[in-house]
Amino acid sequence: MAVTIKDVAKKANVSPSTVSRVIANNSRITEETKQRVRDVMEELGYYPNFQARNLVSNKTNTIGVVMANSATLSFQNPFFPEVLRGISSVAHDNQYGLYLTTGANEEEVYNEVVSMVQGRRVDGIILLYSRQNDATMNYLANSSIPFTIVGRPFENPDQFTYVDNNNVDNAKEAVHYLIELGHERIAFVGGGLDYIVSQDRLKGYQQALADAGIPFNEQYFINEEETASLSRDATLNLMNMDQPPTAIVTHDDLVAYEVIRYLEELAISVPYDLSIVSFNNHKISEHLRPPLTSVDISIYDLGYEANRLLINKINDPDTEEQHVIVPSTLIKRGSCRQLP
Amino acid sequence: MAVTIKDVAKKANVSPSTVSRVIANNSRITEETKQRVRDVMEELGYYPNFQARNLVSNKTNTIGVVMANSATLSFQNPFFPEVLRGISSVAHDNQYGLYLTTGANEEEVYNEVVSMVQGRRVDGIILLYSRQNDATMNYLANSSIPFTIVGRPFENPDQFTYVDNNNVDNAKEAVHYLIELGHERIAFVGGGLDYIVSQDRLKGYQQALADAGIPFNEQYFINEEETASLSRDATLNLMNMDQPPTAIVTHDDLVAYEVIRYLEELAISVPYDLSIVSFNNHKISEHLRPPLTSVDISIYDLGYEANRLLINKINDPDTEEQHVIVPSTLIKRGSCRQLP
DNA sequence: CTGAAAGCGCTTACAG
DNA sequence: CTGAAAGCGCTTACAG
Repeated sequence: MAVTIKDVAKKANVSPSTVSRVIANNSRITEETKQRVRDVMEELGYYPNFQARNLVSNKTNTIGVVMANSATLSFQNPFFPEVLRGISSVAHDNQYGLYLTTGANEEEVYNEVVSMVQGRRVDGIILLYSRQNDATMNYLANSSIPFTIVGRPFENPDQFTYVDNNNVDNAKEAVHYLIELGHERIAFVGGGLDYIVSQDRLKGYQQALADAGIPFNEQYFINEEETASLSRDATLNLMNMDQPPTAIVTHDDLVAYEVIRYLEELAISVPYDLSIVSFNNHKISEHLRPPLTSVDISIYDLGYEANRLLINKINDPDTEEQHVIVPSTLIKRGSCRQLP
Repeated sequence: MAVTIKDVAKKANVSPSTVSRVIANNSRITEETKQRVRDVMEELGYYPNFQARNLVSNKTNTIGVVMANSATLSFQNPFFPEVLRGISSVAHDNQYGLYLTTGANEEEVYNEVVSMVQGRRVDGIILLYSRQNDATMNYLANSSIPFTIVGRPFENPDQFTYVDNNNVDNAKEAVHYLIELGHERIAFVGGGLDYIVSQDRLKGYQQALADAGIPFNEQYFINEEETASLSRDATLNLMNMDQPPTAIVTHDDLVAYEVIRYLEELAISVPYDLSIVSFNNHKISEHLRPPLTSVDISIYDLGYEANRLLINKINDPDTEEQHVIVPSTLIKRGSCRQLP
């Protein structure tokens, strides 16, 4: 059996209560006693049993991290490790552990979240996505567990603590940039419209067009679902139009490079024949051909801030809901061209 | 307060013991009683408290996943999410949760692992790397907790349960392929030599050269540490040699594309002036220019098998140590050229 | 400043 | 087939 508090107590000639207080570094214990107990803990190789401690303190020092689902988006994309790195850093500094959902679809994730909340497995939750009519999020909103969202909630934002980019402005800036370069026929390949981030970017796209007096052409708008193979057909259809676009905005660098590849099959070259602006600025994108013009959304910071806000909330449940907007930057590289 | 087993017991007119047995689906309880208790559980929204259950059963149903460290390798690379996806799938099927280390360096990770093992936070551990003289691994080897390694252990492989590719053969095949294409001056840009995977690939590289009667030229061998900026200097030095290589083997697709980028600065074009074979076959590599010839190491399967073996070991601690070699495939694309 | 006691929410021999 | 009791390893009022 493992060394328990009792073993330490016996050997140090104190009561278990005292050992417990030494662990908690309670100020009412003499430095002398503390030292003696600590020596014994060291000698016996004592480590506190988390299960026991958690049970009585009703605290787990664990953060639950909820991904959309392991089968698709979250895992195919460098977004996930990078946001996790930000979360991880704050967790470690505050002595929290990380517990991940493993569900492969929406329903599995929902069940896991309910069970980890009700079963007191975690002290708080970070939801790595924001989606419309999401059962998991509705459950969390009605529970009393602290949670933060990476992404703007669909409604009642004042009632949630969340971290987000300004996706409307980001998309607007990207499209403005293309318009400045002389483009008017600008297509938009966005993610699934149940995600708020996709809705926001679509809105920014439309606003930028409106600002420039360019009518919104529905045929230029492609709502990419999570299937990986759609962008090929989408690309081909787009370029086969009577008035094909001269520029495309894509919602992720990986998608952009796929599109570029399909364009190549049509002998359309980026940036000479067509310009591309993307989102997420993956690390490798600066090294690839063409180097991608992409909006850097500070993924690490999204994770970092989400966990910082969450731990604040755990420590002080009465704190009001906070929103942090993480800055974004349009990184201009070689995938866009000024039209003559 | 949350609903406990006592609340359910009272309402269902049974003892807490009975409720506990219903949860465990103990066969000694009448179907009738079970149904009644279950109805009450549903009605009250009962969920078992994991902390309490874990404490008494000395089981957590949680797997600890240990990364090299969050600051470098593990997180910059698509390897991590993909191996996690494999782990996750098995975890979910077996009702296990996933607990991640958050340490940013070797020492932090070591302390976390000791604390999560001694503190009974996990039932078993997956070590996502294999390194020479690794304190964490030595600790695990001397503890009694079940663990599996992704990667071949440095010594006494029979005493460990692990999953690996045949990295010696993989490298040999990659180099053979280049030799077949007529290359003789073949450079090797490998990862840090404390990692067993790097050692194995170096060995395969050397064997392939030896098989073909090509002497090993130490200047063609670059041992890339984890700093991201090395490959630039490495590339430049390599190409400034009197006899620059005509082909390069790199240990990861991302590194390959960085190298390609630096070659471009020297007006050296792949595959026309220089051929490249890489490892890991990232999803996007088939779409990029040049499409990369790369060894697919079945990352998902590495994670899947590692967790499968681990859970076997947890369920049956006396099972003997097992080794699974996951198949690899050299995917030939456009980054290599036959020499005249 | 320290200890004895109660209790966190479960499980599991032991009785009956 | 079901219950009363003990106990998992801690923490924390309550005494002294």
